[in-house]
Amino acid sequence: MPSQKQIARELGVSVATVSNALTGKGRVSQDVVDLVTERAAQLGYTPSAAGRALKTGRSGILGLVMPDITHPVFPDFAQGLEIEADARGYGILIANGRGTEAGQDNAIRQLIKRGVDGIIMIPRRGTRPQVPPVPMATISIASDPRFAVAANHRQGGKLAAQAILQLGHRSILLLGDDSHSPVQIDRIEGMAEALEGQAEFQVQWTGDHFPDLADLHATGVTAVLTVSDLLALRVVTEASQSGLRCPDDLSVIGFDNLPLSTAVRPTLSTIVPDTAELAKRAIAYLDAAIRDDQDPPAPSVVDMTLRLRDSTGPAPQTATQHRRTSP
Amino acid sequence: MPSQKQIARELGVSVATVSNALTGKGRVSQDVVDLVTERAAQLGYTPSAAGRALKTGRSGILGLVMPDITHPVFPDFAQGLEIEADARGYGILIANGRGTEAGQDNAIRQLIKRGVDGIIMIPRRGTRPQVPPVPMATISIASDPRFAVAANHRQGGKLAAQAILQLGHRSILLLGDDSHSPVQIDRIEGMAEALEGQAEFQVQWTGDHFPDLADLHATGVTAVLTVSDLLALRVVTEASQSGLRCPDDLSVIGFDNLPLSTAVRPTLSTIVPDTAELAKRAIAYLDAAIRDDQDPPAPSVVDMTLRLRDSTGPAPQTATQHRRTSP
DNA sequence: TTGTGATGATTAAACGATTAATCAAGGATT
DNA sequence: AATCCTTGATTAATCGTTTAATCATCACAA
Repeated sequence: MPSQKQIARELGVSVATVSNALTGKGRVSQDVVDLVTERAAQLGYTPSAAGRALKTGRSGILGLVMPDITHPVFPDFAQGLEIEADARGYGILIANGRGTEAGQDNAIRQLIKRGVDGIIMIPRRGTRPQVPPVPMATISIASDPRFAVAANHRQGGKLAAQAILQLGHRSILLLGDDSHSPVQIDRIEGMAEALEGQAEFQVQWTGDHFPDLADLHATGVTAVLTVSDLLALRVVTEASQSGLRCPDDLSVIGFDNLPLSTAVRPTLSTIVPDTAELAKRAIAYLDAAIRDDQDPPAPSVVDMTLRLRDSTGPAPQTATQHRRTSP
Repeated sequence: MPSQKQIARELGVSVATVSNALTGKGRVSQDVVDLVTERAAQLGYTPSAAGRALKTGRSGILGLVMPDITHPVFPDFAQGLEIEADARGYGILIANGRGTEAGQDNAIRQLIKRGVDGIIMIPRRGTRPQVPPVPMATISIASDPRFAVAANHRQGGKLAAQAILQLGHRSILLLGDDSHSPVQIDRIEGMAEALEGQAEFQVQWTGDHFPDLADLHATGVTAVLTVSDLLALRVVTEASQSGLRCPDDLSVIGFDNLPLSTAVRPTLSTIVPDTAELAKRAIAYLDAAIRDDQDPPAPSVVDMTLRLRDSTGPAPQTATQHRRTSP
């Protein structure tokens, strides 16, 4: 591998001059600058990351800790983070929390060992990750006191509820699959808040058994708001098996805009998190902390948007009547 | 940050002794070893990655280049690779090919700049990625001459076909959505090979329009083998909308065992790639190349397995009769 | 007593880049 | 003509770790 030393030797100048010429820092004549850059290009010179890191104390690498890399929302995240990090000259080293708190702390240690300049952390719920000796940006929920950036899950829930109200639905099922997940709780609470006083609604958490959609429909429920597209997929297909048509008999809204949401028929209406914006702010926050910026960006919350597709429609007249007439 | 120098100073020994004590390489008395390790632990000493990398010429970091990080099969891959890399003491730096050949080459350059010891490459189809100055392990298809590890897509296709034959189906649709994808072509060819002479079948590539399943069913088709779970999801739900029941009227098999395959009803039968094994071999291959191993592992192909779920069932008698009696 | 070996530690150099300090030489100023 | 400033380059030190080479001690054998 070519080094500054080699360029210096071949050109008969000192390494300091080569370094200055390439970084444009010291005082070097234009002639020498040209000579050096030309020779560097010829040799295919690439500055040694290790050498630079050793001297400057910066590796230019950020660590990313996620509780579970196989979760379907994370690819989008990772992509956004990679793009933003790259734009600021950072690379991203991934680590896997392996679903446990111990694994999460171990991931942090590994990243520190590798000399990362900072850590982007998506904490496993209910854990208090150890504080690393480098800046950390936590992507979490707004109620988490340590968050640097958060998606506005409550607002997303509201959005879903408002959309379904606008379509005339007045009896609604709110469906989650993990009653301990703060994210799901926020989403459900947002829905409930918007629905309060506007419609009848009930909350269910699917554990062992899935709610009987036909029963619910018989009692007048015309819409199901779920906390994820996977759950929405389950509802849509389960409904179909029970002979309910979607959206004619049942409207469904999911969360996260997963790839499956456009593959399923009907396509899924969903609440989409602005992962690009989340990534942008997380990286900006972390970069500011690393550079010891005077006024770093404050923790912020990013709103979600509604994407209406084919799984939602106007409330059926029949169902509403049925509800009114049934005991 | 504590360094060997600091430990040495506090203990009144030389840095070389500290280094030797910590790595167990030179000649150091047991007493001193104990002293040094104890003090190192006290101070929370972590060896500087930059210093070590500079001296040894190894960063302990592998680069991962993927054509599109948002593709649903990649989380699984990334997870497997991270686990295997970690087991061998490597970290993984992600790079994004951004879907273009230029982006792919740029990703390689970025990784080189960051000093990776080797690169794991999942090439964008039809591209010839530039050769980096470090070892590279290519995860591709068996017909790709540069592959280090490949999933056996043909065999996977065969598996699907054999399963569907065993269930009595004799008129089958093979469905892809990208006729230029070598992976999809391999899968379809595998299916066709197993079906040849055993059953009637036709291949269709969904472009603008999706095949009319009701029509096909009317002509006797009782099973659809697809090249991906996303496509299978489309088939299952589209069929349901056409009034066909799955698996009673139509059996469906997908590929890749995506998370959605257990969320949809009926759950999807699918061909599952052994991503853990693929990752293991890719890392082993790369590690051997980096360590300049004498007899490195040869390029190898990893078989897939069949996972039968609820989207497949015996061929319907009615449909078969229908086909026999129809003109 | 002298030489030999083993043991345990130190010295010093090296990896590659950066940067403060220094120096030489030429041009401009008084 | 003596001084000062500017320009363009070099020297040397430093970051933290590793490692070959060296050295000092002491034990033991001849």
